[in-house]
Amino acid sequence: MNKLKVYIADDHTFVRKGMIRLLNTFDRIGEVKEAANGNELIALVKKTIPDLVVLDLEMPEKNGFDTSKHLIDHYPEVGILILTMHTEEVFILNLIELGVHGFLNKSAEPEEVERALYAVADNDFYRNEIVNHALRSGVRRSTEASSAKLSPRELEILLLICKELTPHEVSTRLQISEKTFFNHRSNILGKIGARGNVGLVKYAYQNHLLELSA
Amino acid sequence: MNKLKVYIADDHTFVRKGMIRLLNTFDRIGEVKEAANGNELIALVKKTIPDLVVLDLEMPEKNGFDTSKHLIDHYPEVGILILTMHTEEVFILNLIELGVHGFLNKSAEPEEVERALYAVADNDFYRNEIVNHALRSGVRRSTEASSAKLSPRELEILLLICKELTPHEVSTRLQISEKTFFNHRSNILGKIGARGNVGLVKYAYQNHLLELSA
DNA sequence: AAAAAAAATGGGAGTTACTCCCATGTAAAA
DNA sequence: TTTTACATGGGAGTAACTCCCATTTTTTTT
Repeated sequence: MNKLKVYIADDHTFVRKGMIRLLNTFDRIGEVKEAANGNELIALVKKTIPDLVVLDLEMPEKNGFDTSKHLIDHYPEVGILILTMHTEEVFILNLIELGVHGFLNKSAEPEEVERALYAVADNDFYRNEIVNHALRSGVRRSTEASSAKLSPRELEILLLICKELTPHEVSTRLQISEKTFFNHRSNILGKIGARGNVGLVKYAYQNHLLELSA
Repeated sequence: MNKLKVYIADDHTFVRKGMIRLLNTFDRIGEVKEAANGNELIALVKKTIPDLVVLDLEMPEKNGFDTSKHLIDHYPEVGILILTMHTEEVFILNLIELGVHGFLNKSAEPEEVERALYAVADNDFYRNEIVNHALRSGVRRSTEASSAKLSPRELEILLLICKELTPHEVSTRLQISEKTFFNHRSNILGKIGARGNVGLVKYAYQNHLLELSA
């Protein structure tokens, strides 16, 4: 019987150490390694491929999303469990599409952590309330009038707005008329259900299009 | 030699458990109790007054700020250490003024945690980089031309803007003319160095006047 | 291949959201 | 007591929008 090799990446020492201590109490968990960010974790994986990785989303250097993408591209056999703080719906949907194997809230009980680890190792996917909630809201999105899936152009414009560019600056940079800019902006506002730039920036933050550190 | 009684409040199980595990390795730390939010912690304190408490800022029910206020009012002899995620300058300055005894980042090393606990127990205050940084930014605020210390009215208006209220709605609610609203808004923009609502919302997020979950 | 839907573009006309500069009373510092 | 910050407001002009409409291209569905 070979035990599971698990790597964890989280920049917060307490979370990391707490998780390691917990993992060591589980029967089927063997070697545990730790990393403070995505790059460190990828370096560990490069040396020896683990059975599972546990990833925080917000990390310096390389965040959980980019790390997941890299792992799925290069090491598809590794099970990925995402550690979340809040339930960032849209981000979670993106991660599910990307192919991660499960989600755990940082306030999860030890039993759930164990269940999640074994589910990913044995069945390839751990479905819990976080996933259900995200999927439910995803259904809502695609049936309701105000769908939140932005087109590439809209995303581009959203990001430029978030950089504090004026309408004139954006339209000049993109070589389109201000009219077109405003049309795009209105469409974005409609899709995300906001009234103006305030709601737009909040959407960007909540969907991790913008980071707190930037 | 009586050991230190420490209570910890944090809604994230991993952080809490990790901290408890760490505290148990320290020589001078005796009994450790835990709570998932401020109210639970206050209930514990009511029963037996501890030497130190370690508080997370973001918690359900009662957050770290309100909990600190309550403890300082009712149990001034208790040492308060705040556990922070990012370095929320404005919030930290408020907490220092309130009278908390120290700050620890969640990614702090075990050695620093031990140092901080003993410093608060022995000298009543633990001064580290987090505090220095907050104080420095506070000095900058009061000497530089573009001061970022908002007046109460300005803060009120900033928050209403962040709730996606229109200028008309804000001025109606506050019973002031739209002119006055715009004057306040301009002053805010000047102080925080922003061009419009985009920068304003970003400022609110970065200074934790707004939370990602909201 | 044909039809439909979504994406990207732009205009006319009107309203709202601002900016810049100025001014006043009041309260708190120096 | 003279500053300095705070909260309030006006006049006049500009930039930032909204609403409704229309065209072309690309992508998806049938």
